[in-house]
Amino acid sequence: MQTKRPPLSRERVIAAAMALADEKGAAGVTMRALATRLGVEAMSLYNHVAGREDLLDGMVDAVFGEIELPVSTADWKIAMRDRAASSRAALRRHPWAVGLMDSRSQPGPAILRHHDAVLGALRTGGFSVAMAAHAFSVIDSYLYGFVMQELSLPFTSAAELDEIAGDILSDLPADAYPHLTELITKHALKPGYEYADEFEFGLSLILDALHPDEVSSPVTSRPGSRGR
Amino acid sequence: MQTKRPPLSRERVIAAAMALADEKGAAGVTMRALATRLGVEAMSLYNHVAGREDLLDGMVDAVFGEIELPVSTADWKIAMRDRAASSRAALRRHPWAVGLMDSRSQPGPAILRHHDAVLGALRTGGFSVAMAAHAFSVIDSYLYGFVMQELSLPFTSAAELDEIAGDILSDLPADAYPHLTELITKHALKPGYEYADEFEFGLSLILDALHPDEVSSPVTSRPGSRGR
DNA sequence: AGGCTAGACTTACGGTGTAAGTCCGTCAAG
DNA sequence: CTTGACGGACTTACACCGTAAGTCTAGCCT
Repeated sequence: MQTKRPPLSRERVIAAAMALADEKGAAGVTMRALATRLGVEAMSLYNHVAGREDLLDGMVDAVFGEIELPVSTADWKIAMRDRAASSRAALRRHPWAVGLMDSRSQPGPAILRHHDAVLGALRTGGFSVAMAAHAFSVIDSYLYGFVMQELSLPFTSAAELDEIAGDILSDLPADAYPHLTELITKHALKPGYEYADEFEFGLSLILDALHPDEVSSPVTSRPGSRGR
Repeated sequence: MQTKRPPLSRERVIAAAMALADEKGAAGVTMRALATRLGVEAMSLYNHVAGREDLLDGMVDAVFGEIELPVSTADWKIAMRDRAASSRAALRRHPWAVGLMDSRSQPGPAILRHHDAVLGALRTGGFSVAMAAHAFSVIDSYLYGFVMQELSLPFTSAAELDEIAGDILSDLPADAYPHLTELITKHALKPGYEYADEFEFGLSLILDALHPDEVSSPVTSRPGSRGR
């Protein structure tokens, strides 16, 4: 008479795997460790998941499922900004996701739904198909690239930065990388600096450089924003 | 009297690992397979490399070593464009590198040298320290993000795209992702379309939106390009 | 009541990174 | 020339990995 356990399912397996990855990192997600966490033996997982690769696919898709979809009614720029913030938050909540995104070629349903919604928001914002493709590519590339860099930094808080920067600077010869040391001493170590703030700069730069190229925008089109 | 083999060294080990990764992917780089390729036993590698993680660190750094450094004399925009092209080429030559970049927090000497050179090019192009940091962040984020997406696409050539797109479209219900199907049918399947071309659009968009914010640019400063 | 089946289980296999210890060729000092 | 040290390649061994294959049992449908 074991202590009643809820039935296994693909969703429960993936959810547990995500929690495990959040704690131990992607490498910590082994079939045995995951099974133990679920009070089960390793091979039982294979009744709900085709294998480790399929499991990782599911995890990535689930992360995309956490991103709130842009609504097509709002101003496209606000929609893109909200989506970027939501995406970045999700990817930071699950730092292993970025590393898993490459190497996984088959997009899951949440990813497709997400991409579709983004394209929709751009289209109703007045972007042609071609221009929407362009915009989508720049914004997403920037988003993923930024988070990737952000997550691979060896520090999280400004306090940690202080400490680590000191170590780095004392380690390497002071004049070997002059511009790098200049950046660290004269900029990054200034009180109030957070690399995270760079996100806003780049995002605004990109969004402000993008312009709808169709006149048919139905409701909330502000004149004077088109390039032609 | 064995068939003379050149002495092992960290460089030779890393070079062989890169060749192996190019052929079999990052997962194919096992200590035993690498040793076999070098005509040696697995444990011998540990005399030149601290462990697998150290090996991967070295590989990533070596990829950065392949990127040609921007020269500080040229026009900053051209320098950034050349560097972006060179970086993208290197990352496409070694597709495993992007996936290894996150999870590796200690930058190697080639990475530091590269970052320093980029900052230098921006500084002599008339960027303040703060603005150079901004520019560096946007450009690099876009660069890595784009390559990452590019490499995770399930196709390489336009011909493959045709084939795969057909499969995808027939797989999923036609009206489930309307904007996605619109994008594929009305844009991506048009003859001459290559996702790689999107790179140029985004890069130009970003570079054209960046402006030096210091007047002291010594030689090749074209007036009328500043934003203030 | 009987049988089917979904799903958890046990066992086993080849492969992984690497700790620990062995062994030998080279080379410098006496 | 002898000897000693030592760097570096080697063998062995271990714990852990993903998963193929087969077994067992509880619950449901007929």
